[in-house]
Amino acid sequence: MRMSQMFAPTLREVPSEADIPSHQLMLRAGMVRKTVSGVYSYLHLGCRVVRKVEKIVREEMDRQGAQEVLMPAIQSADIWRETGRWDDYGSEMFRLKDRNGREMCLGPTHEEIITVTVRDEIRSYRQLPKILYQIQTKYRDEIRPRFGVMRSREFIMKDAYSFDRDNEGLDRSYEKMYEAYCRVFSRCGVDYRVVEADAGAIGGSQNHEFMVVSEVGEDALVFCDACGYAANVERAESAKPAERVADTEKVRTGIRKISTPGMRTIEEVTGYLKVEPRVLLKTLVYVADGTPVAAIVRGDRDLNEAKLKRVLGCRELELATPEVIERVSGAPVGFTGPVGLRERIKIVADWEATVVEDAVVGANAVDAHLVGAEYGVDYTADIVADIRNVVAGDACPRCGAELCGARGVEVGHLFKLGTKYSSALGAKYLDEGGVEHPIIMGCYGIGITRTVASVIEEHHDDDGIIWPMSVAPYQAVVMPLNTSESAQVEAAERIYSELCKHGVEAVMDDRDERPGVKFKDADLIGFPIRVIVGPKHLGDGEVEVSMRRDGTVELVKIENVAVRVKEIVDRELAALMPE
RNA sequence: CGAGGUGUAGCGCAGUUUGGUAGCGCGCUUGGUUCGGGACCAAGAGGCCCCGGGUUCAAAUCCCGGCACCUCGACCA
Repeated sequence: MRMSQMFAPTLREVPSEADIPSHQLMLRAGMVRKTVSGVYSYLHLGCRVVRKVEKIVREEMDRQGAQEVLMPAIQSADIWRETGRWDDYGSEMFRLKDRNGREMCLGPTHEEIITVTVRDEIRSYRQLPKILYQIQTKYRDEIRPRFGVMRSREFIMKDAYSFDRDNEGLDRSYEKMYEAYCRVFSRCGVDYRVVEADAGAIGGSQNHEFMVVSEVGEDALVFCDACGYAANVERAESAKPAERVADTEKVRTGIRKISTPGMRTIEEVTGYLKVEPRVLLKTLVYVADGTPVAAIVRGDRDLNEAKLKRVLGCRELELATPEVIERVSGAPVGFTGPVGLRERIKIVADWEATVVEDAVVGANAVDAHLVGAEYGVDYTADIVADIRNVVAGDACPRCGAELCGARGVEVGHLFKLGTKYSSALGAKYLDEGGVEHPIIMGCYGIGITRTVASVIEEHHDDDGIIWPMSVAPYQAVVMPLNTSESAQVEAAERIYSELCKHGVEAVMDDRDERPGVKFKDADLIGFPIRVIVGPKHLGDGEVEVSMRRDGTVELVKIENVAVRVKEIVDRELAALMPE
């Protein structure tokens, strides 16, 4: 490819809409252009990188015996109604109608359609197991698209689905995908971690997320360096607090009501009473499937709605409106507490909250709190469970060591679905004894375009992108510094054609531009290897082979360049290959 | 959906307060000089000032109503 012909409009200035490095660089390097909010066109370079990542994913899926298919992006509402997700998915689904008024959607995911496809064809245990995958454009009408292709409304995803006759088979399929994912992300050159995650709306039991560690990540993670425990904070368990030792010597001050005029927030109350937030108990009123419940966590903690939802086993969970709070507590927002609620509602307490001595709680009365509240004496809970968010610094739930935190970008997710979809859609098989069973499923996603952004996020500097060899749009660029010097042009042309012959993916920067422009563009686009043909060494029959990553330069005889560059390419690719 | 912000040349922005010929830098075109880190000189092209109404002799500017985009929050395989 010749730079003079390439459709890669680079930008000198940073477009104002981008505020993370990967987004800025993808725009500046001419990889993508936005069409509408959250929807991007991939220009030549962006498309090359996407194809590289897809190729790696295909190789690793195929290596595990998965088979590629391609399902439609447009799906009928009918199958989504069968699993109940036509309603559950809500406004995040792009919905449309055909000319006959039939309801359709642009697929946000493909569990329904793959399950229906398999259900219609698979009858016998002899046809199992199967792992099918596709690389497809997905559509999700995100509330707030952001960070360029990191969170977009149209994006490319690899999704795989496994079909097994039993849980042992599912475990094997899951293992295969787990290994494939490790290999995929290693080959892409990203620093990834595998964490335990929340299953969310997709359902299912065990699941893992593959996260690329990054400060721009939208998920908070915790890790234990001592035992290897790693989890998304949505999911991370808190360590069970030490049992409270009954201190018989201690004289209880007893519970008493105090005036706290206008003090509603944790900061106001703790500031007014000169106490630590940790002795204050926050009582939050939620509405779970239409029924109000109270949830209690320590004042310095955040409630984890996913955990609360799981504990309650409810479908819908949202914070109660001020009217509901007033009705159940008898006081305005800010003074709710577990002692003396007006209405008898279910109380869920975080297990850590129940060991707080002499707690401060809302008095369920205007401008008043209670101090000296004791669990088991003054109030009790219907459920005591882990319902708070874990934070860095907490004790590891497995080994007790201190957890550390990081942020991550979710690039892959593995789910054990079980029979959720096969049961709903009637995907069954007959075993040896002629007995019918639902097929056991798993599903496995990789955000292709998000992975591209993550690679850039991890591999860039002030000048531009520093591609790992495996996903670089081109492996090398040949730069004659002055195109009016025929000797430079001739040498560069010879090198370029030899590189192509040796199978190196090369670009010839044949533009009549000043050297500075070529250097800047090469840095920005991030070709891993630059072959610089300039006046300094051409007289000796040599050119510079320079690495984008560290700027190292080696002088190479013109006739040896292709072989040398090919060596470097192969070496770098091998270094990224697992085993 | 809540709060805030921004829409002016391909990109980045000024001009809006106080209504009166639409500007700057980069990029683009042509010619010339230059050629190891985004050159210089000269001459050019390029605008529905987001859209629709209104006020006014006159609107990028004031008023009303939309739309789009961005940020924060709520939300979320």
